Amino acid sequence: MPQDAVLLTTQVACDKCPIRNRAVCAHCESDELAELEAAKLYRNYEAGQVVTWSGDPMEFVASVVSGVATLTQTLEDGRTQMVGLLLPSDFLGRPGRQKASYTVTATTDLLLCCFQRRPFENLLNRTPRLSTRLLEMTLDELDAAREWLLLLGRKSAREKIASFLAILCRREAALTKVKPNGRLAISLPLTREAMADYLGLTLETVSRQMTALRKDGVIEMDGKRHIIIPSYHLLVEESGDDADGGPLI
Amino acid sequence: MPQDAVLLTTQVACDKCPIRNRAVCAHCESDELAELEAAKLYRNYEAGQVVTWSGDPMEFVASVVSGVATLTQTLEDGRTQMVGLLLPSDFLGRPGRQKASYTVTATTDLLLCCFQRRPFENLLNRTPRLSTRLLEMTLDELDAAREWLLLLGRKSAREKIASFLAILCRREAALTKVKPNGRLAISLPLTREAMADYLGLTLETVSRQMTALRKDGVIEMDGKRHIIIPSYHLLVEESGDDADGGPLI
DNA sequence: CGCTATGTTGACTGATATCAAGAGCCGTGG
DNA sequence: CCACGGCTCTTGATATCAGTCAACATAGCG
Repeated sequence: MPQDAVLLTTQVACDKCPIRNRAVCAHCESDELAELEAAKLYRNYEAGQVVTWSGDPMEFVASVVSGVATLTQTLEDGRTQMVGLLLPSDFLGRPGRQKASYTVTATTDLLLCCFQRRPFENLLNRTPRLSTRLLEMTLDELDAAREWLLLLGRKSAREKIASFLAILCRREAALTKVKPNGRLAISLPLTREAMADYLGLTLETVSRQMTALRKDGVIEMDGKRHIIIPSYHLLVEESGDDADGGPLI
Repeated sequence: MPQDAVLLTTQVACDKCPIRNRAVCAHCESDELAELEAAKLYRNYEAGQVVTWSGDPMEFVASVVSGVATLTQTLEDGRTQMVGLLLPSDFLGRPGRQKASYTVTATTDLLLCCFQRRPFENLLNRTPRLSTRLLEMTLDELDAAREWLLLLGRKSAREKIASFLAILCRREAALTKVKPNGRLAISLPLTREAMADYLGLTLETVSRQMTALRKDGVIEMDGKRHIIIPSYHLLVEESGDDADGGPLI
């Protein structure tokens, strides 16, 4: 049951924002940034809260400041598939569209930097640095979606899990700008069920394959949600991918 | 084995182009169109020809004028998944990227309206009507990719086939601006194997499910590549989708 | 200290893949 | 004109991977 988001009175200034150089505003200059700064509004969601239901009116677009959100689609009999995983700096919403096409859920505590849709669309139309960045981000998302198609269409359950973990490693590397090599640790922002919805599997299969990868020494587990990767290279080999799993940044 | 495309000397003028109001140039005005007109170069590919291999340098971007092209990705052991199906008016290539990320293949005879990448990027930077349209098209492709994720992750083989045929119906409707209702016919631009690559199945399963849908009266076949849909509504019911299969335009 | 979420494991089932054979179609060339 | 070879497609028999159903374990929380 969706509850209203908490509206924070204290907002971080744009020039001190942790996602300043990766979000949709990344290329903006000081005057443009000032305009965004004046229009922005932080919203906080608790883990498990629904941000919007598919089909509901969507009066704002937003950047993920911290936390994780998912986009999901559902068939008439309830089968659900995740179609988007939004991490810090990712953009939420589609300019020009008034209704949400997907159900958006906070899977961890989530902080969004929101803009009223209409004013943002206006700004987008007269700010090339904003629209160019949004195009770039959308093209990146399309590439990610196409990698995801390959995963869903052709990979085994074991390869799916390994690929997913490798993707998380790369996303973390992109954010911290540390190239993954040797031993590294990631925390899973998703339940087994959410992982299953990402990977087109059941939660039982996810659990079994995680156990198998652990027994084979590909991963180590420190609790259910904290994974240690002894060798990133080995993980990528298990993912079935052609090259080295794509660019690390 | 890729052969050089045939370069046509006779090019259709932009204002008589069949994809004029749907392609990336759709919103351009006469002066912008003149600039595109001067820069464009038609290329012709025969059915089966490879347009670019994944990883090869890509010196042009293009609009599909007529025919069908596919984007495919491959795992190290040869499993392949289609990740894009380009129909007339669709855009090929990514501005800002010099190497092709996917293997592009003409599955029918194919006519491309090509632009050298660098000049096109320059034009894109100083022509909002061009960049806005490209953003719009990219967002549409992302939506289509997300619908595809649901198909690959959660649908049965039978539902996948029905969904694919419904998608083709809708694309045809979008192009001819005729709303699909009652009896309608489509021609399959793909072999059974290419359909399998689209749907994450084997060609044998595609064949079996086509036969099953035929025996159940959901489709009729006039040769292998010409399908008659007695009832679009029934087809959508077989696709497993929630609503009516999304907007028809 | 139960209660509910989440996660693991086991036994069994079933949908789709795999392997294999053959049919239909088309272009080529004797 | 017909025979041949190469595709594409269909159909059948069998194997296998992941799903389903069920029981239990663990952890966080009121």
